[in-house]
Amino acid sequence: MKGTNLGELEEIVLLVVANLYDNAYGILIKTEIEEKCKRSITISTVHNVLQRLSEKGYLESRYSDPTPERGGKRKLLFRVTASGQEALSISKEMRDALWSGIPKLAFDK
Amino acid sequence: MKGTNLGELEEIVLLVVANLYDNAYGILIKTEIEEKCKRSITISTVHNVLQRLSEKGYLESRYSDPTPERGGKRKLLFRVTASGQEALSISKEMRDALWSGIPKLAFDK
DNA sequence: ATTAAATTCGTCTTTGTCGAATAAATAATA
DNA sequence: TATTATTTATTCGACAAAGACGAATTTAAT
Repeated sequence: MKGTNLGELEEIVLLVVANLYDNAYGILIKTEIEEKCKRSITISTVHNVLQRLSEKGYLESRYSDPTPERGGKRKLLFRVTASGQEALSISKEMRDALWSGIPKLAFDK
Repeated sequence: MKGTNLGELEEIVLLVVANLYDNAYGILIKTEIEEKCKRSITISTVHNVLQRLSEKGYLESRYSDPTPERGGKRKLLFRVTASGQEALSISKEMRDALWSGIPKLAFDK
Protein backbone atom coordinates (compact mmCIF):
# COMPACT_ATOMS: atom_id res chain seq x y z
CA MET A 1 0.00 0.00 0.00
CA LYS A 2 1.28 3.41 -0.73
CA GLY A 3 -0.17 4.69 2.50
CA THR A 4 -3.70 5.21 1.22
CA ASN A 5 -5.33 1.80 1.66
CA LEU A 6 -6.41 0.16 4.88
CA GLY A 7 -4.38 -2.91 5.81
CA GLU A 8 -6.21 -6.07 6.76
CA LEU A 9 -5.56 -5.68 10.50
CA GLU A 10 -6.00 -1.93 10.36
CA GLU A 11 -9.52 -2.40 9.04
CA ILE A 12 -10.40 -4.87 11.79
CA VAL A 13 -9.07 -2.60 14.51
CA LEU A 14 -10.97 0.36 13.07
CA LEU A 15 -14.19 -1.67 13.03
CA VAL A 16 -13.63 -2.88 16.57
CA VAL A 17 -13.02 0.64 17.81
CA ALA A 18 -16.32 1.65 16.22
CA ASN A 19 -18.00 -1.31 17.92
CA LEU A 20 -16.64 -0.32 21.32
CA TYR A 21 -17.81 3.21 20.76
CA ASP A 22 -17.08 5.05 23.99
CA ASN A 23 -14.81 2.57 25.61
CA ALA A 24 -12.21 1.69 23.01
CA TYR A 25 -8.75 1.26 24.52
CA GLY A 26 -5.90 -1.19 24.07
CA ILE A 27 -6.73 -4.21 26.16
CA LEU A 28 -10.47 -4.13 25.52
CA ILE A 29 -9.78 -3.88 21.80
CA LYS A 30 -7.45 -6.86 22.07
CA THR A 31 -9.98 -9.11 23.82
CA GLU A 32 -12.72 -7.95 21.49
CA ILE A 33 -10.65 -8.92 18.45
CA GLU A 34 -9.87 -12.30 19.94
CA GLU A 35 -13.54 -13.02 20.67
CA LYS A 36 -15.18 -11.58 17.61
CA CYS A 37 -12.53 -12.65 15.12
CA LYS A 38 -11.43 -15.91 16.73
CA ARG A 39 -7.85 -14.92 16.37
CA SER A 40 -5.13 -14.37 18.89
CA ILE A 41 -3.23 -11.13 18.96
CA THR A 42 -0.87 -9.49 21.44
CA ILE A 43 -1.48 -6.20 23.11
CA SER A 44 1.62 -4.67 21.56
CA THR A 45 0.37 -5.51 18.10
CA VAL A 46 -2.89 -3.76 18.89
CA HIS A 47 -1.14 -0.66 20.18
CA ASN A 48 1.12 -0.57 17.17
CA VAL A 49 -1.83 -0.57 14.78
CA LEU A 50 -3.69 1.94 16.92
CA GLN A 51 -0.76 4.30 16.64
CA ARG A 52 -0.42 3.91 12.88
CA LEU A 53 -4.12 4.50 12.38
CA SER A 54 -3.83 7.66 14.45
CA GLU A 55 -0.93 8.89 12.34
CA LYS A 56 -3.02 8.27 9.24
CA GLY A 57 -5.78 10.38 10.75
CA TYR A 58 -8.27 7.52 10.96
CA LEU A 59 -8.39 7.56 14.76
CA GLU A 60 -8.27 10.25 17.39
CA SER A 61 -7.54 9.69 21.06
CA ARG A 62 -7.75 11.18 24.53
CA TYR A 63 -6.79 10.03 28.01
CA SER A 64 -9.45 8.90 30.46
CA ASP A 65 -9.17 9.62 34.18
CA PRO A 66 -7.52 6.95 36.32
CA THR A 67 -10.00 4.60 37.99
CA PRO A 68 -9.83 3.67 41.70
CA GLU A 69 -8.83 0.04 41.18
CA ARG A 70 -5.54 -1.68 41.61
CA GLY A 71 -3.54 -0.73 38.53
CA GLY A 72 -6.33 1.58 37.43
CA LYS A 73 -4.08 3.69 35.29
CA ARG A 74 -5.55 6.20 32.88
CA LYS A 75 -6.49 4.70 29.52
CA LEU A 76 -5.91 6.00 26.04
CA LEU A 77 -9.39 6.06 24.51
CA PHE A 78 -9.82 5.93 20.74
CA ARG A 79 -12.50 7.10 18.39
CA VAL A 80 -12.91 6.71 14.64
CA THR A 81 -12.57 10.03 12.79
CA ALA A 82 -14.71 11.14 9.86
CA SER A 83 -11.85 10.25 7.58
CA GLY A 84 -11.63 6.82 9.21
CA GLN A 85 -15.33 6.25 8.63
CA GLU A 86 -14.86 7.23 5.02
CA ALA A 87 -12.02 4.76 4.58
CA LEU A 88 -14.11 1.99 6.13
CA SER A 89 -17.10 2.75 3.93
CA ILE A 90 -15.07 2.83 0.75
CA SER A 91 -13.48 -0.45 1.63
CA LYS A 92 -16.84 -2.05 2.37
CA GLU A 93 -18.55 -0.81 -0.77
CA MET A 94 -15.69 -1.97 -2.92
CA ARG A 95 -15.75 -5.46 -1.48
CA ASP A 96 -19.53 -5.70 -1.57
CA ALA A 97 -19.42 -4.79 -5.25
CA LEU A 98 -16.84 -7.47 -5.95
CA TRP A 99 -18.88 -10.08 -4.11
CA SER A 100 -22.01 -9.17 -6.03
CA GLY A 101 -20.19 -9.78 -9.29
CA ILE A 102 -19.16 -13.33 -8.58
CA PRO A 103 -21.01 -15.77 -10.84
CA LYS A 104 -22.71 -18.69 -9.11
CA LEU A 105 -20.62 -21.13 -11.08
CA ALA A 106 -17.42 -19.76 -9.70
CA PHE A 107 -18.08 -21.25 -6.30
CA ASP A 108 -20.06 -24.38 -7.13
CA LYS A 109 -18.31 -27.66 -7.77
CA MET B 1 -0.11 -12.09 9.49
CA LYS B 2 1.37 -15.34 10.54
CA GLY B 3 0.62 -16.82 7.15
CA THR B 4 -2.99 -17.67 7.90
CA ASN B 5 -4.89 -14.48 7.24
CA LEU B 6 -5.73 -12.93 3.90
CA GLY B 7 -3.90 -9.69 3.23
CA GLU B 8 -5.87 -6.73 1.99
CA LEU B 9 -4.62 -7.01 -1.59
CA GLU B 10 -4.72 -10.79 -1.50
CA GLU B 11 -8.42 -10.67 -0.76
CA ILE B 12 -9.09 -8.28 -3.61
CA VAL B 13 -7.15 -10.38 -6.08
CA LEU B 14 -8.96 -13.51 -4.94
CA LEU B 15 -12.32 -11.80 -5.42
CA VAL B 16 -11.33 -10.51 -8.85
CA VAL B 17 -10.19 -13.96 -9.95
CA ALA B 18 -13.58 -15.29 -8.87
CA ASN B 19 -15.25 -12.50 -10.86
CA LEU B 20 -13.29 -13.33 -13.97
CA TYR B 21 -14.23 -16.96 -13.60
CA ASP B 22 -12.77 -18.72 -16.63
CA ASN B 23 -10.49 -16.03 -17.90
CA ALA B 24 -8.44 -14.91 -14.93
CA TYR B 25 -4.85 -14.13 -15.86
CA GLY B 26 -2.34 -11.43 -14.97
CA ILE B 27 -3.09 -8.50 -17.21
CA LEU B 28 -6.86 -8.92 -17.17
CA ILE B 29 -6.77 -9.12 -13.40
CA LYS B 30 -4.74 -5.94 -13.32
CA THR B 31 -7.16 -3.95 -15.48
CA GLU B 32 -10.11 -5.37 -13.60
CA ILE B 33 -8.66 -4.22 -10.28
CA GLU B 34 -7.99 -0.77 -11.67
CA GLU B 35 -11.53 -0.41 -12.99
CA LYS B 36 -13.50 -2.01 -10.19
CA CYS B 37 -11.40 -0.71 -7.32
CA LYS B 38 -10.39 2.66 -8.78
CA ARG B 39 -6.83 2.04 -7.86
CA SER B 40 -3.68 1.75 -9.89
CA ILE B 41 -1.49 -1.28 -9.62
CA THR B 42 1.39 -2.65 -11.66
CA ILE B 43 1.38 -5.99 -13.37
CA SER B 44 4.31 -7.23 -11.33
CA THR B 45 2.46 -6.54 -8.11
CA VAL B 46 -0.45 -8.57 -9.41
CA HIS B 47 1.76 -11.49 -10.35
CA ASN B 48 3.49 -11.33 -7.03
CA VAL B 49 0.20 -11.68 -5.17
CA LEU B 50 -1.02 -14.36 -7.55
CA GLN B 51 2.03 -16.42 -6.77
CA ARG B 52 1.70 -16.01 -3.03
CA LEU B 53 -1.96 -16.99 -3.13
CA SER B 54 -1.01 -20.09 -5.08
CA GLU B 55 1.61 -21.03 -2.53
CA LYS B 56 -1.01 -20.65 0.18
CA GLY B 57 -3.27 -23.00 -1.72
CA TYR B 58 -5.96 -20.40 -2.36
CA LEU B 59 -5.46 -20.41 -6.13
CA GLU B 60 -4.67 -23.09 -8.67
CA SER B 61 -3.41 -22.41 -12.17
CA ARG B 62 -2.93 -23.93 -15.62
CA TYR B 63 -1.51 -22.66 -18.89
CA SER B 64 -3.82 -21.77 -21.75
CA ASP B 65 -2.87 -22.46 -25.35
CA PRO B 66 -1.13 -19.65 -27.16
CA THR B 67 -3.49 -17.49 -29.24
CA PRO B 68 -2.79 -16.57 -32.88
CA GLU B 69 -2.18 -12.90 -32.25
CA ARG B 70 0.98 -10.90 -32.21
CA GLY B 71 2.56 -11.67 -28.86
CA GLY B 72 -0.20 -14.17 -28.16
CA LYS B 73 1.83 -16.07 -25.65
CA ARG B 74 0.19 -18.70 -23.51
CA LYS B 75 -1.45 -17.33 -20.39
CA LEU B 76 -1.33 -18.58 -16.82
CA LEU B 77 -5.00 -18.99 -15.91
CA PHE B 78 -6.05 -18.89 -12.27
CA ARG B 79 -8.97 -20.34 -10.37
CA VAL B 80 -10.00 -20.01 -6.74
CA THR B 81 -9.66 -23.30 -4.85
CA ALA B 82 -12.11 -24.63 -2.28
CA SER B 83 -9.76 -23.48 0.43
CA GLY B 84 -9.60 -20.04 -1.18
CA GLN B 85 -13.40 -19.82 -1.19
CA GLU B 86 -13.39 -20.78 2.46
CA ALA B 87 -10.89 -18.06 3.31
CA LEU B 88 -12.97 -15.49 1.43
CA SER B 89 -16.18 -16.52 3.16
CA ILE B 90 -14.66 -16.45 6.61
CA SER B 91 -13.26 -13.02 5.96
CA LYS B 92 -16.60 -11.73 4.69
CA GLU B 93 -18.64 -13.15 7.55
CA MET B 94 -16.26 -11.74 10.10
CA ARG B 95 -16.41 -8.28 8.63
CA ASP B 96 -20.17 -8.35 8.15
CA ALA B 97 -20.53 -9.29 11.81
CA LEU B 98 -18.34 -6.39 12.86
CA TRP B 99 -20.28 -3.96 10.71
CA SER B 100 -23.58 -5.17 12.14
CA GLY B 101 -22.36 -4.42 15.65
CA ILE B 102 -21.55 -0.79 15.09
CA PRO B 103 -23.93 1.44 17.07
CA LYS B 104 -25.62 4.24 15.13
CA LEU B 105 -24.01 6.82 17.38
CA ALA B 106 -20.52 5.69 16.52
CA PHE B 107 -20.74 7.31 13.11
CA ASP B 108 -22.94 10.29 13.84
CA LYS B 109 -20.70 12.88 15.33
C1' DA C 1 15.53 -8.27 -36.46
C1' DT C 2 11.52 -6.05 -34.35
C1' DT C 3 7.47 -5.64 -31.84
C1' DA C 4 3.89 -7.17 -28.72
C1' DA C 5 1.80 -9.82 -24.91
C1' DA C 6 3.00 -12.24 -20.90
C1' DT C 7 5.44 -13.79 -16.89
C1' DT C 8 9.57 -13.87 -13.73
C1' DC C 9 13.31 -11.60 -10.82
C1' DG C 10 15.39 -8.63 -7.49
C1' DT C 11 14.75 -4.98 -4.41
C1' DC C 12 12.63 -1.83 -1.37
C1' DT C 13 8.63 0.05 1.61
C1' DT C 14 4.73 -0.65 4.49
C1' DT C 15 2.12 -3.63 7.58
C1' DG C 16 1.80 -7.15 10.88
C1' DT C 17 3.74 -9.32 15.08
C1' DC C 18 5.90 -9.95 19.31
C1' DG C 19 8.87 -9.61 23.66
C1' DA C 20 10.63 -6.65 26.78
C1' DA C 21 10.78 -2.10 28.96
C1' DT C 22 8.41 1.50 31.19
C1' DA C 23 4.63 4.01 33.74
C1' DA C 24 1.16 4.79 37.12
C1' DA C 25 -2.11 3.16 40.09
C1' DT C 26 -3.41 0.23 44.49
C1' DA C 27 -2.10 -3.21 48.09
C1' DA C 28 0.91 -5.29 51.38
C1' DT C 29 4.21 -5.08 55.07
C1' DA C 30 8.19 -3.97 58.02
C1' DT D 1 4.60 5.64 56.73
C1' DA D 2 8.17 4.53 53.63
C1' DT D 3 9.10 1.03 50.56
C1' DT D 4 8.34 -2.95 48.00
C1' DA D 5 5.03 -5.84 45.54
C1' DT D 6 1.33 -6.41 42.18
C1' DT D 7 -1.76 -5.01 38.60
C1' DT D 8 -3.37 -2.59 34.58
C1' DA D 9 -1.70 0.08 30.82
C1' DT D 10 1.16 1.98 27.19
C1' DT D 11 5.71 2.55 24.72
C1' DC D 12 10.01 0.79 22.45
C1' DG D 13 12.87 -1.88 19.48
C1' DA D 14 13.41 -5.57 16.35
C1' DC D 15 12.07 -8.70 12.83
C1' DA D 16 8.77 -11.26 9.49
C1' DA D 17 5.14 -11.02 6.05
C1' DA D 18 2.72 -8.57 2.55
C1' DG D 19 2.53 -4.80 -0.84
C1' DA D 20 4.68 -2.40 -4.73
C1' DC D 21 7.89 -1.46 -8.66
C1' DG D 22 11.22 -1.44 -12.50
C1' DA D 23 13.80 -4.21 -15.21
C1' DA D 24 14.74 -8.68 -17.27
C1' DT D 25 13.15 -12.64 -19.65
C1' DT D 26 10.14 -15.55 -22.57
C1' DT D 27 7.38 -16.62 -26.53
C1' DA D 28 4.59 -15.55 -30.17
C1' DA D 29 3.58 -12.89 -34.52
C1' DT D 30 5.37 -9.31 -37.99
